[in-house]
Order: sequence, then structure tokens, then C-alpha cells
Amino acid sequence: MKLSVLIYEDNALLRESVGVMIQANPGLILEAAFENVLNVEAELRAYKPDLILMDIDMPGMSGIEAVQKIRRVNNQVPIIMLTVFDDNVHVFEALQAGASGYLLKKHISTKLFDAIDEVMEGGAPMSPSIARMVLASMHKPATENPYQLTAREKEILTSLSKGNSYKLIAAEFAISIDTVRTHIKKIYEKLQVHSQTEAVSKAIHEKLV
Amino acid sequence: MKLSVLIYEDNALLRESVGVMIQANPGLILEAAFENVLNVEAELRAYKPDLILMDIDMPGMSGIEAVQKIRRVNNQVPIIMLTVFDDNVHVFEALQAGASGYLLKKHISTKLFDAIDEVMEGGAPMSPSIARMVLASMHKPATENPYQLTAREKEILTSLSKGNSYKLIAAEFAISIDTVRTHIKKIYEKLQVHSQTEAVSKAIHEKLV
DNA sequence: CCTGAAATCACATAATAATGTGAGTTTCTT
DNA sequence: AAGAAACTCACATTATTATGTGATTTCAGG
Repeated sequence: MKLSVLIYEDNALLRESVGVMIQANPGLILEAAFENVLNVEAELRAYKPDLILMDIDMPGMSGIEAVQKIRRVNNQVPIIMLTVFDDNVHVFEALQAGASGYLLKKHISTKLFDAIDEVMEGGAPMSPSIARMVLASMHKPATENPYQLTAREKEILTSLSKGNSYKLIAAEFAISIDTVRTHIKKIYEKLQVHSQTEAVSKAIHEKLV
Repeated sequence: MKLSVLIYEDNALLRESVGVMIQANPGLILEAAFENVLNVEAELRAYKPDLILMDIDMPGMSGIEAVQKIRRVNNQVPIIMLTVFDDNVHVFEALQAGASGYLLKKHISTKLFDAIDEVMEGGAPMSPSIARMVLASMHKPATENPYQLTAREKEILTSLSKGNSYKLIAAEFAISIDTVRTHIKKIYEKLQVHSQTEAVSKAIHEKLV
């Protein structure tokens, strides 16, 4: 079973040479190659590719926006970004948008198939510096209960943060509204706030809930 | 310049053999090896290692908690987790806690030095399945203003999300409280909510602000 | 056994928010 | 120039929240 591939790359020369590489590989089929991503959704539906190679910088719409568009209709298809710059904020944004990995253009001739293999088995080809950025972005500092909230208070703050009213919280925990009030008073004291909104904002941003 | 290494591993046999491997490598120095992480902070200060190898499952305190502790005092030192299970939620949690990568125990003999090299140049050794989880976790779906909020409404929702009252918002934008009310009414309609808290919760979680 | 923290409930009042209705002005588009 | 959308302000009523005070029960630790 061959993998069908779509290419998006505005540079005609590079588009051609990558296309030739794909076609020369018996495991791959080049479905089509485009110089822009204006009709990416339609093309996605038409070709149902197993893999997409996407230049990160194209005129008109960028490859990053294209990735966002693709992910709106298909969360599965692997997308490998092609870029001239490493350690670039664009690469990070592309990964946030849903790209599966990326390959430096100067490495295409030697590493394209490695990257394809890696991405097809669920991996994420990327340079060490980007890997560091990715890990840093997911780093969730441990916040050992800095406000000394009790278990009950945490539960109630969590419920509050979902948008529940006092009445709903009372029902949820089968306690009276006055008790909910009491707990929330205590929470406000501890968080040093004076309204639900402040409390919820603080709770979410500081990952208390 | 040799890299100094700390090992945390409760299994004595494995701890010994990894220690021997480290000592046999001319580029590395084994500072110390411990069977638990109870004093990890003190040991970190005492040895100032360039690299830490950390078993993910140890009795008493887990390696994940240890990573959190380490990261509270040192955000730089690379930490490679050692684990028997791949594709494990523990690995993901360890990375969230601040680990730099991980290595399957069955691969230690063949890949330990590769992993060390990779992590020392800023990389993040991990299996494809974990890489997929990591990328998925950072995937920020594009939410092109799904609720059709106007610029003003977005500003006000943002201010609201910081915990500001109607009064404060009115002052911030130099408009009357009644106008703030009007905007917020419209925001509630568009977001389909009926309270500040709901709106703020929705705004933050769906990254509208 | 005593103390303190946590959790529960009640009552009261002032402040704020939620919702409805109505309307004037500006700005951009057709 | 007409129309639509956005922004502005006002007034009114009800609902909910914020804050204070006080009290009871339970449970863990000294």
C-alpha cells in the first residue's frame, strides 16, 4: 500500500525536485503538487492524502494558516513543514497549529524519507532546539497549593470555575447555599480577591483547578 | 570537560550497571547514585550535576514528584527519565513536570549515550507515540472568532476576564456603566452564557482572550 | 481531654450583576 | 443617500453576590 502525498511549495524548482524524489520512491505516490494553499480544503477532500509536505512561507496565505485550515477538517493526516530557517518561531507556531514535524530545506535530499518514516510512525521530526521549546511550552510548574485551600474549597472553586452559580454548587455537593457562601468567603480571603470573576481568573491562570 | 551525572534508581542491580556504564565513558563522571529521592534538593545543591538520570517509579516519592522538586530549584539541568513502560501516561506527566526526555530501560545498554548526547544538545529523546502525545497537547486549534465578537466586545471580555467589575471596566474604557452593561449583554448572547463567571471560563478555556 | 481547623448552616444587608426596553450617534458599505 | 452594524447612554426590575456575625459538629493532634 503506497502512501499518497501532497506537496505545497511556491518555489517551482524545489517543488519539482521534491516531486521527483517522491515519485522515485516505490513506497510513495505523488498525488499532486501546488504552488499555493488557497484551495487546500478542496484539495484535501479531493485527494485524501496520507501525508502532506508544506512549505512554511508562501505568498498569500502562509503554510501555518494552511495547517490550521487542514486541521479544521482533518486532525489525522501528518503534515511535515519545509523551512529554510531552524530555531524559528514560525516552526513553533506551525507545531501549535497542528503540524507533525518539520524538515530543513537544506536537508531534504538526505533526510526527507527519514522524516517521512518518522512521522508516519507517529513521531515528530524536529531539531533539538525546537524540541526544547516544545517541552518548555508544556512545562507545568508544580504549584503545591500556594494558597492553602482545603480539599472542599478546591472542589468548590473548581465548580465555580466552570461557571456554576451558588445554587448549582449547593446542589452539586448537596449542601446549603449558605455553606457555599461560607466556603467562597474563605476562598476569597485566601486568594485575596473580591469577586467570582477574579477568583476564577486567578484559579485558571495559576492552574489551581 | 566531563559531565557530572546523578542517578536515582531504586533497583540496586540496575543502579550499579548504569553507574558502571557512566564511569566507563570518558566523557562522563558519576557523582553519586541514590536509591530514593527523599533528599533530592540537598543532593542537587551538593553535587550540582550536569545531568540527572531518574527512575520514574520509585517507592515513597515517585520520580515525577522528584522532577517537580528539582525544577523548583533548577530549570536547566537535563533530566532523563528511566522507565519500563513506553506509551505511558507517567512519561507524559514527567515531561509536563519538566523532564527533558526518557529512555526505556530495555534500551539502556544500547541507547543510553545516544540519549545523553541528544539531551545535552537540547533535544528530547522520546518514542514516536509520546512525541505524538506531546504535539497533541500543544495543539492550539485555530478559533477564528467563532462567536463573532466585535473588537469592543473582545476588549471588554478581556477586561472582564481579568476580574474587573463593571465599574472598573467603565473607567478603563472611559464609557458609562450602562454601556458596559449593554456590551456584556451582547457578549452573553453571543457566548450563550448568563453570568460573568461562565463567560470568563469560556473565554479563557476557548482562548478567546 | 482540650484545642483548633474544617465543614456545616442561618440570618441580614448592601452592593453588584442580569435582563429588558428604548434610543441617539458614528462608521462603513452598497 | 440609505441601511446595517457597532457603539453609546439611560432607566427599571429582579436575581445573585459580597460581606459580616454567630453557631454547631466532627475530627485529628497535642
